[in-house]
Amino acid sequence: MAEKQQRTLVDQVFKKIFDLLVRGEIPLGGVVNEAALAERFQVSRGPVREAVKQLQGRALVVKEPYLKARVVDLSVEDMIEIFQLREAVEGMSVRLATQTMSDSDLDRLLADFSDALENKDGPVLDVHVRIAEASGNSRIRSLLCDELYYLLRLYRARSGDVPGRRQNAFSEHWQILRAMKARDADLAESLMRAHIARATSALHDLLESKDEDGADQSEKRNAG
Amino acid sequence: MAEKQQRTLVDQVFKKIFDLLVRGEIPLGGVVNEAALAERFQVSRGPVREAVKQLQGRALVVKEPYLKARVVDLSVEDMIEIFQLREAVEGMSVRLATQTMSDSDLDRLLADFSDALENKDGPVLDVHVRIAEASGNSRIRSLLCDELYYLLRLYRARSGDVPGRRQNAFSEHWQILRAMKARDADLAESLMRAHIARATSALHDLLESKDEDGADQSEKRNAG
DNA sequence: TTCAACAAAAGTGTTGACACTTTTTCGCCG
DNA sequence: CGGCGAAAAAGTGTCAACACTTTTGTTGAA
Repeated sequence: MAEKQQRTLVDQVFKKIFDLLVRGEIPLGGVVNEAALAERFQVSRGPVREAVKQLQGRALVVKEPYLKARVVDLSVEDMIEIFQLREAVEGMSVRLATQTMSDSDLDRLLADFSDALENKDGPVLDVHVRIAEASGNSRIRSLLCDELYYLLRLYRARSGDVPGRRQNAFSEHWQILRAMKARDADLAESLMRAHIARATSALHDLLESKDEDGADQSEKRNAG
Repeated sequence: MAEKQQRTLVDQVFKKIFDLLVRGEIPLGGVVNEAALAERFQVSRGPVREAVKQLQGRALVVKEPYLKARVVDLSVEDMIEIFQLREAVEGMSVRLATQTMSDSDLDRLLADFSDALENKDGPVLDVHVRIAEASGNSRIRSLLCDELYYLLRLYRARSGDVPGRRQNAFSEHWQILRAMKARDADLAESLMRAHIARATSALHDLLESKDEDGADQSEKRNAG
């Protein structure tokens, strides 16, 4: 993804639809109507179809033949699955980065992190992205930054951050970076895994507290 | 994937093209020609286009706008990246399976494995698939069994198995299953990771031995 | 002979029309 | 009044034609 040249309609439409999802104009679980989107973007249905197919490939849209496509409705259970996967992959990501990053790159990362501490509106996930990019493994980077990151954004757009995580994140990130600086790959990996596992626990708690109130206010609108 | 109902042409075409790749009729790096495939399968180009787009989504086909689509040409470096990812994810997979599998399911897995030892033409990867399915995490299962598995098959179809691995695989699998039976998730995970890391090392060796012979016999044919 | 510009061919991107499936609507019968 | 079934509507799947881009091949001049 990233900075693809987008010379083709499909790519433009893909991005436009994705923005619609992130901005919540098509809500989670909402219907994705090809004809309506084609009309809206002033293109034919072909490119829209292919763009939706791509979104489907990224698991952002769910569909069966001849049935309306729907935006994925991420449950807390889904998020737990995603966080379990992230725990494993981000652990490997930081392990590889610790082993292969140059000293200068590492110093720059530490410096940038310190800078980010000043202007507090933190790009929390940026540390994870930087590490994934530094891992040198393009598939791990793509999985974390392209696939899972989008799902996280979609979930956060609706459900907000996992409660009470923002505060701890900084110190946990700092510990991870220190382990990297010490070239202790084992420690870096286990700190990262613990860091993500804590968020997973918070999700589990959320799940239990939600089991109690039986209220089920599901709200689905149309895309037209 | 698995047993999707395939009521639509796109799904049928997808499967047919994929078979072409696995059977090597379109070689790695070979050109994927929409019109030729449409002619071959007696359908129009639309479904072929979408099927190719899906293959692109699975990273089996690489393409840029207006340029011919090509089957991905997996280098040893690519395989190393994939195995690093697998190490992390299969580790988590076996950890989760160890924690959540019922005793009876675990016993059945052990029994099936013993049976497979008899008829020697081993489905080596089947143990991994069974564990992934038992992990209870659908995203991990899908990543391992749908995405990465296809890439492995494609690589093996051309390059054969990683040398000298077949023999050790059985005993390593057996150790993993024993750890699962003992409900030792930590041990199961580290055994699995070591199991896959060994294959990664073999790939690294392959890489070094290949650096010496500068012969570059690349062979690309057309799909028509 | 070599290189550049141009023309032809091949291949991908896009479109609008038509076919098929699913859903909704509406009238009929019980 | 309520449920059943047919007809209409809405939406997705497929197709063939056309537009655009890239590649290939040819010609002509330096």
